Amino acid sequence: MSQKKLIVVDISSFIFRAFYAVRPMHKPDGTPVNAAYGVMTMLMKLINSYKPTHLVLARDLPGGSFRNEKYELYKANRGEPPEELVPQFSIIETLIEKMQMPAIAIKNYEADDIIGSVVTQFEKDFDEIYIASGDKDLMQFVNDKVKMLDTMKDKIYGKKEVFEKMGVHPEQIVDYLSLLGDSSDNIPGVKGIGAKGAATLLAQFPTLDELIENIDEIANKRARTALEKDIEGAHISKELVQIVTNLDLGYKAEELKFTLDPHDDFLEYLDELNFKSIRNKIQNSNSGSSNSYNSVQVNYDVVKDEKKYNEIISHLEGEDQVFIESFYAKEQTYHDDMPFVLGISSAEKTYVVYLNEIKPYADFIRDLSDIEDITIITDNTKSFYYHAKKNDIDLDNELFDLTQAHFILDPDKKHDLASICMETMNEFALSKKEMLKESLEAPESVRKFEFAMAKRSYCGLRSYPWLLKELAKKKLLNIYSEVDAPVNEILAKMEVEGIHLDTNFYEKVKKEFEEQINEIETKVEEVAGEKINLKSPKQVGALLFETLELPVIKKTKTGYSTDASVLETLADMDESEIPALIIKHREIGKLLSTYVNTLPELIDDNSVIRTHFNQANAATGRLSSDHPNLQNIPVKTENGRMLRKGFVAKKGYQFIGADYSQVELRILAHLSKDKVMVNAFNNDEDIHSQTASQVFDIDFEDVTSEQRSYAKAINFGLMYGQSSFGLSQMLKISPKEAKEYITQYFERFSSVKVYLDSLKEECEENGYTSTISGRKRVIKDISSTNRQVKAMAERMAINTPIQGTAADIIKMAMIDIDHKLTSNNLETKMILQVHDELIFEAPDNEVEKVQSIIKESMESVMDLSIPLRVDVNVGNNWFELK
DNA sequence: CTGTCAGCGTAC
DNA sequence: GACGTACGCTGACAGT
Repeated sequence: MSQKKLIVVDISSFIFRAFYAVRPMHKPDGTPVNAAYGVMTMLMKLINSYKPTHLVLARDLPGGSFRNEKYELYKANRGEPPEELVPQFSIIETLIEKMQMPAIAIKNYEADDIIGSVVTQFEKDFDEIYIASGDKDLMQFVNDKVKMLDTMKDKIYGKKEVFEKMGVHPEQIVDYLSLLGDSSDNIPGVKGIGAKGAATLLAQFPTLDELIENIDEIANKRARTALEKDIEGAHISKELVQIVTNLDLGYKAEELKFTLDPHDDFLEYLDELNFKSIRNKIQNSNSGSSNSYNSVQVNYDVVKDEKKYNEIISHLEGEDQVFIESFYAKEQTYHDDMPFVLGISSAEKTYVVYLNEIKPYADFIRDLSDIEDITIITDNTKSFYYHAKKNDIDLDNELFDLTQAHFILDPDKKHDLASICMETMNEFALSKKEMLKESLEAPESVRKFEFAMAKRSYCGLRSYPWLLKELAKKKLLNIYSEVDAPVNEILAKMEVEGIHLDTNFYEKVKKEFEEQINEIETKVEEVAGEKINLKSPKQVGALLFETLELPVIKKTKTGYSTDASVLETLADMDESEIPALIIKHREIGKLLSTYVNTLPELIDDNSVIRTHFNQANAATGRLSSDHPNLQNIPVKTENGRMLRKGFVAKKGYQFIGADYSQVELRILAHLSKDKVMVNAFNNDEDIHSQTASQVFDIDFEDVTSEQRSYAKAINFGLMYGQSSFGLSQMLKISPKEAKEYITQYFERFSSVKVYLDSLKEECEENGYTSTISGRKRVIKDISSTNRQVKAMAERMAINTPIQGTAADIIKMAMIDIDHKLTSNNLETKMILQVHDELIFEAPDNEVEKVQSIIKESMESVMDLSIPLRVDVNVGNNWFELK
């Protein structure tokens, strides 16, 4: 049933393109390897993106081809290969052998002839065939089944795309090139006919033969004369362009089957060449998405009664480890939901337990917690802790979180249990989403569901040792056990605690906002003369740029851009009052739909709202928050900030907010050791003013507020790898001016420049970047040959150590504070984390004491060469903090 | 009716 | 193309 997909690679053209595209690289002994590296990258990309089942490489052999006998000038303009490339041919040949890729080369014929023969002879054997080559000539083979791939541009040419690019259909390519010629191969073509002429001619008569036959009727006079004069050129060219399709290839279709086998011999050779990132890619792709997978036979019992349940519990008494999967009817809502079925797997046995027919979930957790010395392995320890804490169960067993461990190993991957099973054991298991699709009414559906449950549990248990070993091997065990695992337990407590919402307040705000929205809509209708939906960018675009004929400032993929910057520009022009009205509508509409209308729907019976904090989502190691997201409650505008008044402290309690001041810039100062920056922080100066005085070369006292805000933008942009173009957009200045500021900045803060560059280099060398505490992020695109992709990877390489270190710092502070609150028997609870800020709810009588504990702890949690500073505020609601 | 994408906007 | 990390809403549209 599986689709058979063949890729035919013109390896000779790959080699040349790779040589010129990849900057020079050398082995320690001086041998150049850039082309070999480029070829490997391109081949890996082909395999990973297109996942062929079969593959074959076509090669030229030295000594030319039969075409040289026909036309001695053929490819005569090709000189000797560059000196730096010559020694790489044998390296590439070795690589191909070690990868066990089928390769064909035939004396006297070119790679194109081999490709033509492969495609023609094997077409019937495959569902899809891709030709990876840059040679236009090969487009003649494109049809419904056969397509061309341009790996450099990542473009696929089917029939339609060929016509769009060349102006002729695939079956006309031979005749087209016969007319046009090809300067790179020294194919003459017809003198006086170019690309346009050739396409025009073939549009009138579809083939060269018909053109010559009807030469007098050719409409385009210039092209006709040219062809009349040089019919010979067309004939010679056609012979050279014609590709041979009946070569004896020496392979059967099935023999081209290919899977990338990362055996040691091959990996060792990659190490010898120092191709670390490619080695990583191979190991990852092989474990991540293999064409074939194991299929273990899992025996399991389905349990629906208490007697059998009790047997399981007593069985577990003698076990060291157990995997528990808790299946909730809905994803993402474990706060007020209970799992109705469990998957339980020990070394001996696997069970699928319909817990809802036996006892409450809390009782199950209690039973488990009574088993001594058993390690509980799950794919979500936080929800486990959540239910334990909510029901006052002392869960002091050791827990292990597969998801978190997997996240720490390579944060940009997917971390659901099904992916983990595939990666660690090469076993296929249904995802939760797929399991939810089973109706559980038909017996077959039930069987599938239960089997999936059993298999996920079985594999989950068995992936634990692998993950543990990997963590240790990559020196990431500390991040897991000292940082993320304890934080998960704290997050569970924060979620149990929640935060009170004043729904009456939101009721009032809702009324006010809705009135404003109505006013704006009425007014726009009056001015525009029609009723439109202001929430639709499409309709807004039509109104502004078609009805009102305002100038188009910016475009999106699909039409006019109507984002805030565009609307502001239009509003400033004073041509119409509509843009300003839309800005206001957007602001209020956003606040209504995302916050005012939504938050009150998410409270429980006691008006408590609980976010879910996720620790295995943001690749830098930051937390994220959803359902609802309490990390993006508005603060910038007055209307928005007001919404924070709705988050209120309980009676007799107050909120304490503690936020790190400039934590990311301080980390940058520490890491770069830049003297100017370090001094500024050590002297507790205003960092943005200090930056401004450096960039604008003026006294600190003379910095204007505008200059300070420019400097602030530079400081922030810096940490994101912002370009001068980006900065100019941000500040509404010319790119030239922006560039001057950046140049001046790096002149004054020279160590920052050196440091940022070193981050890129290091990342390219290792394939990952790290935070101060050793958290890693694999950045696979850092060696990409695609400039944009690489630039993006470099920005990640710059930002991740800074953002990630900040994330580590606040997590460590959370652990320390949690510990101090508990050991001092304090009632104060940590309730929110917003990246550089912690919010607590403290009984009135603890506020004073706890403030200093928090501040002291946050400021001393990591020892940097400059102080960390924390501002603390107290208030009755969130609005009153800062 | 449901799922997905584009565009936009909120936070740090 | 151009600023890193997130989440989530609405409209548009394709598929059921």
